[in-house]
Amino acid sequence: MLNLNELEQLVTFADTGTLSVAAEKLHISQPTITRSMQHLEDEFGVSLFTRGKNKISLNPVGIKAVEEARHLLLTAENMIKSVRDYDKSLHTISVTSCAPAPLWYVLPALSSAYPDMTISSSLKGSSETMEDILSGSTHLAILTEEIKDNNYLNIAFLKENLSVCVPAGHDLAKKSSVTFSELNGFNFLLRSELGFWDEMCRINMPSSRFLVQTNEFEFIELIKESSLPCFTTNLAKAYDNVLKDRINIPVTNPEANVTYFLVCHSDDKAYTEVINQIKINL
Amino acid sequence: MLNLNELEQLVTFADTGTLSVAAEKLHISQPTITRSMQHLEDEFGVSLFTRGKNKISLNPVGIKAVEEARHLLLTAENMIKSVRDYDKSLHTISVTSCAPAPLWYVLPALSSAYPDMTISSSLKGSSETMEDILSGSTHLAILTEEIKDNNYLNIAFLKENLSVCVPAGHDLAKKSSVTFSELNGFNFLLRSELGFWDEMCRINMPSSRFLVQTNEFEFIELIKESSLPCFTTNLAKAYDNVLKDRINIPVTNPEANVTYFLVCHSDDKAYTEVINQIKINL
DNA sequence: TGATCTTACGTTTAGCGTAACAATA
DNA sequence: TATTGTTACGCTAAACGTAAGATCA
Repeated sequence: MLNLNELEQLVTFADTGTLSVAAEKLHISQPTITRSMQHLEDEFGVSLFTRGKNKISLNPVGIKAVEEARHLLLTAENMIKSVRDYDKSLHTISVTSCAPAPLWYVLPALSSAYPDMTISSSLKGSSETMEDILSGSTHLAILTEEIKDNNYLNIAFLKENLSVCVPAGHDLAKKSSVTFSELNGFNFLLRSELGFWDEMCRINMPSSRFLVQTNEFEFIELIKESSLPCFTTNLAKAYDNVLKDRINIPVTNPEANVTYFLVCHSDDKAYTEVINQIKINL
Repeated sequence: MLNLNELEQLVTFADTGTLSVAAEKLHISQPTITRSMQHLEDEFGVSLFTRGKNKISLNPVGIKAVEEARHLLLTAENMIKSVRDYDKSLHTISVTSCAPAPLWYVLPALSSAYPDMTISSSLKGSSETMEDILSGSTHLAILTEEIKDNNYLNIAFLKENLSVCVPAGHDLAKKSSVTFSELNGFNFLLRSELGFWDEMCRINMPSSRFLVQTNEFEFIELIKESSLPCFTTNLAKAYDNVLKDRINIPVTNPEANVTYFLVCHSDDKAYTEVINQIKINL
C-alpha cells in the first residue's frame, strides 16, 4: 500500500531538484530517498524518473505523480485536521457575549458544571453575537434581547446599569443622574473589549470622543491622573477601588440599563439549568 | 505520518463491528489490529473508541474518522489509477477505424514501427470514429472521408470494393454487376463487427433482412450450407477459400467502393510516414 | 575535486504472530 | 465455554545510516 512518507519525499524531491538536497531538507540520509523513489516506482508499477549515471529527474509520468501526491498529502492533512477539529468541538462549549460582565458569571458557572469541557468565549457586538447563535457557530449567546423563536431558549439572568464617573470638581459632579444627551460632547476614557457598550456610546454620544485604552494599567493610571470622565456599572466591582475617589452618576436612558439574556438552541436545554442558578438583580 | 494500512483496518473494523472479524477479513492477526487502532489514536491525538473490558466500538469522533478515512483511501486509489493510466496513455497508440480491413494493414505497420508501444484499436461506426478523433480520445482514425481542417492530416492509403457473393444457381448469378436497389429485398448473411459497412447495408437495402453472425465458424458453415447471399470485398482474402464456389458480383454504387483515409492530429505527423508505406490500390 | 546518485553492508527498529490473560455473554 | 479485546514476548523483515563505488562537471 502507498506510503505517505515516500510521497512526501517525492514531492520534496520535485521541489528541490536533487535527492541530496531533499534528504537534507527532510533530515534523512540520501540513500533513504533513493530507495524510497525506487519503492514508489515499484508501488505504481511505472517508471517515474529518467536516470543518468549521477543524475535523476522526473519524467512526465513522475510529474503527474508529484501532482497527484501533493493532492493526496493535502487530503491527508485535512483529514487529520477535520478529525481533530471535530473532537475539539465535542469538548468545547463556546459562548459569544455582547458584553464582558456577563462572562464573569457565566464562564465560572459553566466551568464548574462541565469540568472536562473547554469553555471558549468571545466578545462581539450585538449583531455579530446574534449571528453567531443563529448560524450555529456558537453554543451560547449572551444578548440584551430575547430571540423570539421556538428553536431557541432565552433566560434573563443579569442586569447591568451604566454610570458615569467623574472627579469631585467636575461639571457633572453635582448631578444625581444624567442622560446621554447631557453627556454628549464630553470626552471619555474607555476600555477596549466592551462588546455592545462601545457601539452604544458612540451612537448615543456622537459629539464625544473616546480615548480607548487597551492596556489595563494605563487605563487605571489615566483615571487617577486625569479628570476625564469614564464609565462604570454595578457589575464592575474590580474598579471600585480605582474609582473610589470619583463620583458615580447613573445614566438614566433605557439603553444604559440592560437585562442580559442567555440564549441557546432548544436542544441544549441543559445549559439553561446552569445559568438559572446565577440570576442576579432580578 | 498517517498510515494507509491502518486506515484500511479502521474502515474494515467499522464495516465488520469487531476487531477479530476485521482481522480475519484482512488476513492479519487480531492483536495487530488492536495495536493499529491504538496507533491511530496516537496519530490523531484523539480518542476514537469507547472501550469495554472485552468490547470496543467507535465513538462519534471515530465515526467521523472512518468517514474521512474512506475518503482518503478512495483518493489514494484514484491517485494510483490516474498515474498508471497516464503512463499507459504514453505507451499506447490508439486507432479507431470505421471498418475492419484497414486495420489488417495499419496495425502491423504500427507495431513494427513502434515496437515498444501498445497498439489499441477499436472498430466503430463512421460518426463515432469521427467523434473519437475530433475529441482527442484516439490518436489515429480510419475514415472514408477526409477531415478538411488544418489541425488534421489525411492520407488516402487503401481502397475497398464491395461485391455480393451468391451460389451458382442464384437469381443474381448471371449479372456481371449489381446496385443496391437491385439487391434490396434479398436477405443476407452478415458478419458482425463490420464498422460502417453494417449501417451502410441497412440504409441502402432497407427491405432486406440481415442474419448477423458473431461466430466465425458458424458464419462459414452457413455460407457452405445455405444459398443465402453474402458480401465480400477485394481485401477479404481470408474468405477466398470459403467463397471459391460462389460467384462474385461487384456492387457499383459509389458508397460501395470506398477510399480509406488515415487521419491524425497534425502534431502527430510521424504516424503518416508509417502509413504512407502501405498505399494499396491507389 | 566536489557534487550526485546507486549499491553494499551492518545495525536498529518496528511490525507481526503466538501465546497468555481478563472479561463477557 | 466460546468469543472478544489487551498485553507480553520473541522473531523477522523492513527501514535506516554509514561507507564505498561510480560518474560527471
